[in-house]
Amino acid sequence: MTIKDVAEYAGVSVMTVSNVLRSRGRVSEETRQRVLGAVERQGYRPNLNARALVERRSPTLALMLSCITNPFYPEFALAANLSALKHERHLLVCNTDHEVDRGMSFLEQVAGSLSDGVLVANYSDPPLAELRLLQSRGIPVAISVWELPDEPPGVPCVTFDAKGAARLAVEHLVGLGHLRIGAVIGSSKQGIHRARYAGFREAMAESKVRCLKADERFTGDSFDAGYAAAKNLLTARPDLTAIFVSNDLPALGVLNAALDLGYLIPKNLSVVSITDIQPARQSRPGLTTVAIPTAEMAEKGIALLIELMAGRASETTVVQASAPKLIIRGSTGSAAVAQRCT
Amino acid sequence: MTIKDVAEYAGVSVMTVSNVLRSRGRVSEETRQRVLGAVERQGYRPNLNARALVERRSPTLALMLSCITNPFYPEFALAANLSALKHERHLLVCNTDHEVDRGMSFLEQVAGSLSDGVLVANYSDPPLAELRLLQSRGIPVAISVWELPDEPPGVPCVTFDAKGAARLAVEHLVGLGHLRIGAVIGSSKQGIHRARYAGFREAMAESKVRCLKADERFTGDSFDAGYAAAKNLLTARPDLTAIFVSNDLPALGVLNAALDLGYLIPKNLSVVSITDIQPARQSRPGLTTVAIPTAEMAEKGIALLIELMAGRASETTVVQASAPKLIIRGSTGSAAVAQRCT
DNA sequence: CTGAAAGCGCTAACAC
DNA sequence: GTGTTAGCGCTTTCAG
Repeated sequence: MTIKDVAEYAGVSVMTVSNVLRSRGRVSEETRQRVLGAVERQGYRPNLNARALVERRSPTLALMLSCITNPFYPEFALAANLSALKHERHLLVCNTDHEVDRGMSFLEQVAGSLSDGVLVANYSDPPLAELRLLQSRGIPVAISVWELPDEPPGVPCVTFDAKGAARLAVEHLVGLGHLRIGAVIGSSKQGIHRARYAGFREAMAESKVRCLKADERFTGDSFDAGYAAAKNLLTARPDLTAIFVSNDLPALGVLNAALDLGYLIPKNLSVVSITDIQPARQSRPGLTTVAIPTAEMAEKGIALLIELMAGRASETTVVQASAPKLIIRGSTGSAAVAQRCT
Repeated sequence: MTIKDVAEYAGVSVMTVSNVLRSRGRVSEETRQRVLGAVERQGYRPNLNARALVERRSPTLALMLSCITNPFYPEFALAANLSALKHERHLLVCNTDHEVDRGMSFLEQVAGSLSDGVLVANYSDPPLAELRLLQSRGIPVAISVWELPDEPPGVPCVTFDAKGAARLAVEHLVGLGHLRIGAVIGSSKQGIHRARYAGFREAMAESKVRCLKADERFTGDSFDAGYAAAKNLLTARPDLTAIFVSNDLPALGVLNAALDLGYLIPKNLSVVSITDIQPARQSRPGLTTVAIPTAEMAEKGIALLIELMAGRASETTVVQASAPKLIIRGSTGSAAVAQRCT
C-alpha cells in the first residue's frame, strides 16, 4: 500500500495525495474529501522512512541516558517525551546502562540518521569527544542536566545551579543548629557530583561548622551505595547529627541505614539531599531535599535541540534552568536534641 | 557525505562500499581495507532511513507503555531495550501517559513505518481494536504482561499467572493465621487487575476466611490511590489484621497510610502485594510481595515480535512466562499478636 | 570479485 | 488546482 495506490484509487496524482495528507499546496475541498476517503478505506499510512529520506528530516529525536531504573530518568524522559511531541517528534530512547560502548554505537548509528538530533541526559560522564565530533558534522547535539555552569562542555547544554542547590541544603542544616555534619557523595571526588560537593564544602566553610575529611564518603549514585556508605560513616562517626547527601537515591539508602542502626530520624539524625525524585516524598520519614527543575530541563533540552536545527542556537549556547528550591519534609529537624539512640 | 562520496574517495563502486559495510558478498581484503580507511577518514555513516526504505525493514522496534514514572515500566523497558539490542534493534518508546489518543496516533504513525513492530506493555487497557487492525495489515504487534491466560486478546501475547500470584499472596496471609483480611485493588472490579482480584476471591473462599465486600476497595494503580484507599478501609474496618493489595505501587501507599494511622507493621497489620518492583525492597518495612517475571516478559515480548516477523508465530500465539514467586520481607507477620495500636 | 542500472516510497520544484 | 519530472541514499539484481 503506497501513495501511488491511493492516488490511483482516488483518481488523482500522487502529488495531490501527498498535499492533502500534509495540508500543503492548494487542493479543492472536493478532491480533498475524495483523497481522504480513499486513504481511510484503504487504510493507507505514509512510509515515514521514505518521507524522512527525501525531506532530509526525521520525525524522531533521540534521548540517551545512563540508567532508566534510576527514578530520576523516567521523570526526565516523561517531560522530554512530552516536549518532543509538542514539536511533532517521537523519541528514540537509548539506555546505556553505564556502558560506554553502547552509548557510542547508539550515537554512531542513530544520530543524524534515524533521528535528527540527540539529547544526552547522562548524569554520569557524557562522551564529550564523540558528541563534539557529531556536532562538527552538523548533527544537532545537546546535553541536559549539566552541573557545571562555569565549565561549558563545548556542546550546547541546559544547566542548573548544582553548587547553589548543595549550599541550600547545608544552610538548612546549619539553620537547624547542626554542628557535626557528614557528607555522602554519590560519585568520586572529581565525579559527576563535584559541583554539589563543592557547594557543600563552601557552605560548610562559611558556616564555620566543623567539617572533617573523615566525615565524608564518596560512593556510587544508588540506593545500595548510599546505604553502605552511611553504615560505614555512622559507625565511624556516631557523633554526627546530620548528613548531607548529594542525591536523593543514595539519600534514601542513607535513611534506611540510619534507621537500621537504630537512629530516630529526625530526632537523632537529619538527612538532606538534592533532586526531589518521586520516592523522596514516599519514604518514611519524607526526605527533605533541594528540588531541581527536572521537567524544565528536559523540556528545555528538547527545545534547545529544535533551536539548534533552526540555526537559532550554537555550540556555546548555555541555557540556565530555574533555581533549586528547598523542600522540607520529615528527615530533618532541630539539632538541639540530637543524640544517638542506643 | 553519502556512500557515493566514499566510493569515489576509495576508488571503488558504491556497491563495494555497501558490501564491505554490511559484510556481504565477496570483497578482497585489500579493497576492504581501502574502503574501511575511506569510511574512517571521511567519518561516513550510512543513512539508516535510506537503508530501511530499500530493505523494507527498519532497525527499530516500538515499545508502548502507559506511565513511565510507574517504576514497573522502567524495569520492563530496561529488559526490553536489552533484548531489542540483542536483535540489533533500537527502541522507540511511547509513553501514552494514560491518554488513549496519544497511543493511537503513535501506533498509526510509527507502526510498520518507522518501526517494524510494536510491543504494547500497557498495564491498563490496551487499544485492542487498533492493534488487531494493524495486525490485519501485516504489521507485527504483540502484547506483554497480559494477565488473562484464559482470555487471549486476539493479538499474540506474553502472559503470566496473575490469578496464581494473588493466590500465593493470600495463602501466605492465611498461613500466618490471619482471619480478617481486606483488599485494596488498583483498578476497577472489571479493570486491569481483575485476574488478581479473582485470585484473591478464590483463595479467600477456599480458606474459609471471612471476606466481606465491605473489606474491599477498588482504586487506582498509584501510590496516592493506595494511600487514600487504605486510610478509608482501615478507618472503616479497624479490626483487619492484613491487607492484600493487587500491586506494589499502591501497596507502598497502603503501608504508609497504615503507619500514619498508628499501626505497627507487621505487628498490628500485614500487607502483601504483587509485582516486586525495586522500591518494594527499599521501603521500611520491606514489602512482602509476589514477584512476577518482569524482565522475562519484556525479553519474551521482544522475542515474540521477532518471531512474528520471521513468520514463526501467529495471532494466536500465547507465550507463558515463569511462575510468580513469593518474596517474604518485613511487611507480613503472624496474626497472633495482631491488634490496633492506639 | 566488482560495477552499472533500477527502484524502494516519498516530496521539491516546476510545469500546465 | 493538479500533474510531471527528478532524485533523496541506499540495496537488489544481474552483467561482466
